[in-house]
Amino acid sequence: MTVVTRFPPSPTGYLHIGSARTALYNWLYARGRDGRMVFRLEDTDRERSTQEAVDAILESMSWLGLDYDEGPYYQTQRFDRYREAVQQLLDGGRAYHCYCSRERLDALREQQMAAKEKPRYDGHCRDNARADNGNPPVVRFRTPPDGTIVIDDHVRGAVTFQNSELDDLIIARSDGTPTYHLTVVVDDIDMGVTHVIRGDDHLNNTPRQVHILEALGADRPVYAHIPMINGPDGKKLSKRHGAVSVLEYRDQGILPQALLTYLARLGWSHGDQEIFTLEELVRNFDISGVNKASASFDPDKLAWVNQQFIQAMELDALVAAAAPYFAALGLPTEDAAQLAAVVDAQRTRAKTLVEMADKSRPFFGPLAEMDEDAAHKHLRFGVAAPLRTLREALAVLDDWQPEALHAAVETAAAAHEMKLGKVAQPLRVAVTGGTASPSIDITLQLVGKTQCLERLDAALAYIAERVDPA
RNA sequence: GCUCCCUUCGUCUAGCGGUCUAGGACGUCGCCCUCUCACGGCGAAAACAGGGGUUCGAGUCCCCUAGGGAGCGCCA
Repeated sequence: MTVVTRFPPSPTGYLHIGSARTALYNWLYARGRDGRMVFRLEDTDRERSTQEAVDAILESMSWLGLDYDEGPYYQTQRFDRYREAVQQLLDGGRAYHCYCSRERLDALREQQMAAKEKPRYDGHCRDNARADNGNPPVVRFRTPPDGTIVIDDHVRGAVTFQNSELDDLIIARSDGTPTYHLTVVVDDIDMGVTHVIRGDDHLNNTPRQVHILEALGADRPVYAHIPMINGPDGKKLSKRHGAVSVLEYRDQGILPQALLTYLARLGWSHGDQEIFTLEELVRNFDISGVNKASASFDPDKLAWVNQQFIQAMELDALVAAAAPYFAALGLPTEDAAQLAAVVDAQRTRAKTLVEMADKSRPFFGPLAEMDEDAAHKHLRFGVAAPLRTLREALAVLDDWQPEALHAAVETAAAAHEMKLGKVAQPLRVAVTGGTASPSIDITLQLVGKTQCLERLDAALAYIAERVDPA
C-alpha cells in the first residue's frame, strides 16, 4: 500500500514554524517510503481565509523545499462532494437535522458550565419528530451514545474515549456549508490518506472524526499526533517570542536546510546526531522516534545549527545563498570572485547570512563609519611610525596576496621593534573601522589596495590631529 | 469545571528493568590555540517532578499527587 500523507493548513495567516514542522514530518514520512504527500487548503472559513495567506504558505514551503505530489486542493471547491456526504449520512440515519436556536444552545452551554459539567449538546432534536420549528436547520452527526472508542495513536499509544463524552457535533451549518470535522474526514477518504500526522491539539477531535469516517464506510488511517512547539519560556509560541513565521527566519538569514534540521530535531531524535543532510533525514525519520512531550523552541540552538551549515556548505552554494543578503544591504555582488572571497573569510564568523553581510561592509566601497572607541584606543601616537612605514611598503606592493601582505606587516612591525599584534590591531581599526575582522592579511586583501592606502592615510591624519597625551 | 495528553540538566534530547557513580548537543563558565573577532580543541557546573507500589533490581512497569498542555464553537 502506498503511503499517502497530507498537509492541510488553513490559509488564515503566514506559515507558522509549528505548522512547518508538521509539514516536514509528513513530507519526510512520505519521501522515506516512496509515498505521496497531498497539499490541501482548508479554506471553508471564508471570513478568515485570504489569498495572501495562500501565497505566503506556498512561498514558505517552496523556500523550505517541501514539495507536494497532489494539490493544492481547495475545500471551497469541493462543496458538492461534502453535501453529498452529508446526504449520505442523513439517508443512513447517521445524522439528523437540528432546529435549535443559537440562543438555546448558548443558554444550554452556560447552564452546563455553571453546573460544572462539560458543555455538550443535549440531543434535543435527536429523536424529536416535532423539532422542526421553521428555523433553518443545521445537520448534526449522530454519535453513539455509549460505549468507548480507542484511538491507536502511533505517538501516544492507545487512547480511550467514552462516547458519552462526545456530543452530536454539527457537520453542516444552517446555510448548508460543511464544517471542519466533516471536510477533513471526507477529504482524507477521497484523497486516499493513509497517515494522518498532525498536531496533538487534534487528539481530542480524533474520536469524533473516526465516528464520521466509519459512518461513511471508510477504514481508519494511521494517526500520529505530534506534540506542540512552545516558546523559549515554555508558553505557547507567539509573536512576543520573536519570529514565528517561516519567512521571518528566511529574512533573518537562516538557511532552509538549517531550519529544517532544527525543526526535525525538535521533538524527534536519531541517537545523538544533531546535524543531518536532507537525505539522512528522509532515510532516518520515523514516527517511532517522535517524542510525546511538547518542546520549547530555542533560537540559540537554531543559530548554532545554521552556523554549522554555513561552515560546511560548498562555497559556491553558500555564495549563492548569501548574495541576496549582501545585495539587501546595498553591497555590490557583481564581482563573483570578490564576493566568494569575502564569504569564505566570513563563514566561521557569522551565525546568519544577515550577520555575514553586515560584518562584510568594510570590504565594499569607502569606509562608512569608524568605531570611535576603537579609534581612540588603538590609533595612538605610538603606532603612527610603523603605520607610516607600512603605508609606504604597501604603496609599492604589487602582489596583493595574503602571504606578501603578511610579510609586509611583519616587516613594518619589526622595523620598529614591535610585535605583530601591536601593529595589526591598529591597522585593523584603520582599515575596517572596527576591532573584529578576519586575520589581518586576509582583511587587507579583501579591503583592496586602493582602499587600504586611503584608509591608512585617514588614520594617520586622525593620529596627527589628536592631542595625544601618551 | 469536565475529558484527554504530557513530565530526564536552563533548553533539545539518549535511555526501550541490571551496561546509569544517567550519555550527547545548545547555552553558560574556565583553559588552550591566537594579530582582533570567530572557528577549533580540552575541561567544569547542570536533570530522572514528588510519593507509594511491582521486582532480586526502576530513569525505565503500575497507581496516586503536583505541575504543564490540549479539547469541550453554526473556527480550523
